[in-house]
Amino acid sequence: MTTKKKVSFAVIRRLPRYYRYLSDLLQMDITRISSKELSARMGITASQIRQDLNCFGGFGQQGYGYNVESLYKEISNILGLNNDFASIIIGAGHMGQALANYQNFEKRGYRLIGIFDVSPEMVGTEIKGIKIMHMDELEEFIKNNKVDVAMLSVPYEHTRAVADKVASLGIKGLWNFSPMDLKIPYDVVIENVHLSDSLMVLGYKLSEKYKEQQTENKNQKKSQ
Amino acid sequence: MTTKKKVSFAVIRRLPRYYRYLSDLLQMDITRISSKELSARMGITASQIRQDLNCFGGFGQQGYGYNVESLYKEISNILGLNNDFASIIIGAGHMGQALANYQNFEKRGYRLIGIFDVSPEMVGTEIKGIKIMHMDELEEFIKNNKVDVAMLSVPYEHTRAVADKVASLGIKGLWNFSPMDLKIPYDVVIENVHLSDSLMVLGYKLSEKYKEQQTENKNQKKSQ
DNA sequence: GCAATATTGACAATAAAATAACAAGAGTAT
DNA sequence: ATACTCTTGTTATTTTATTGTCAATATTGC
Repeated sequence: MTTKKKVSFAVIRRLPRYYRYLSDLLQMDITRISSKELSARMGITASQIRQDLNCFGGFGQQGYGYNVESLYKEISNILGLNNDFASIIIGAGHMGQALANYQNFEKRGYRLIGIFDVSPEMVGTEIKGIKIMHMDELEEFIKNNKVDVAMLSVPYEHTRAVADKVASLGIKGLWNFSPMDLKIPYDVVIENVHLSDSLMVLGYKLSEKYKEQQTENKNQKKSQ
Repeated sequence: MTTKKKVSFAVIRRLPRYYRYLSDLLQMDITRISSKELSARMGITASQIRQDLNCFGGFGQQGYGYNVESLYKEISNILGLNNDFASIIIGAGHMGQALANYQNFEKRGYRLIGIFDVSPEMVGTEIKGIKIMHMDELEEFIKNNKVDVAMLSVPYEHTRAVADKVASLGIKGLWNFSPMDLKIPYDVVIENVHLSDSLMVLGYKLSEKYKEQQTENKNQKKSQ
């Protein structure tokens, strides 16, 4: 039995970023890259890059660096981009529609197979060739189709109930857009996108910035 | 001169979460809360809560805990939610439209004053009473109106140019939805929402989960 | 009003993450 | 082929973040 130590989540969260940079390098027809050069591009230490990558294997070569294409593929595998997770969107409001129109689901390992909503105007219409079904049909749909992931863009007050329902029906992953922490009595993987939180953090940064500027102005006045 | 030590970013990122939980408590008419009880609700240690809050001041009271309403207001202030950042959305595609229809901008300290796009079909139409302008009008608009924040939901290949442009025109904050790290030669605050990264992390979690299950199945077979 | 209880804020201890250092191996130039 | 350079993977060190502890103090119940 191999005793692989668990990779820290801080490392995982950085992988997509490595992936993006490697993708850019490929676009530029750069075939090899050293941790040193990548560190300069990404603005992190070379040491961290080497240590991060080494959590998953020795992809580099001494005196040479990393082969961009093969490293790109390795990270792609680690992130499960070669998967084909059957996915549904629940909630076809503005955000749900934006998600449905997202171009890169396939590239990220997902396949959209259903969209659900309660609004009579939405139900029956199509987005990208996928007919929007009524929430009443959700249970039967999941029972008849293997669904791995549900993407939740429903109003705040309904999120918990919907999440519980799809989890109880055997869904394995949730991509949650509601500003709440889902706690579910099932073994389900959850990834949150809290836009509101992000906006608040931006607000904090901006407030700090304006405070700084005021301080600077005062100091300037003083020193004059 | 007061020597306030800089608050770590890990702490800042937790503030919106505190804010959410306090909001919920207010809704439930709970007027006081101890770090201990909050820790139970949030699934983090009481020690962390006390230390986090103490970065900004002693809001609690021995033997009593924290007053929910006043703590809520304090965090609201720290996050700058009482601000009124004049904001524009650049890119009125599906994501841009979803953003434009976001209900809580005001509650988070933002005020949407303009939307820009290049598509002839979009330009001239309105979203929530705000007329969509052509990108050609952007520069003049920013010169004539104080604009604090630009929300970028433009295609990948145009993001860098647009970001540089608005930054050069004096915008102070960017809320970026493109899957790239903006590096800008101006003093601009940037907050990224990398949906693609989030989706990849979900993919990782799911892959790990499925691996685990396979391992479990094998072990079950063995032990039979 | 007094003792018992609760709970903070500060600080110490521990754990985790990031960075630095370096031996070993591969590439490169002559 | 040899010497020299580069760059990794790994271990050691430093820094940062989290958790535990406890004196000080407010609240609560009697």
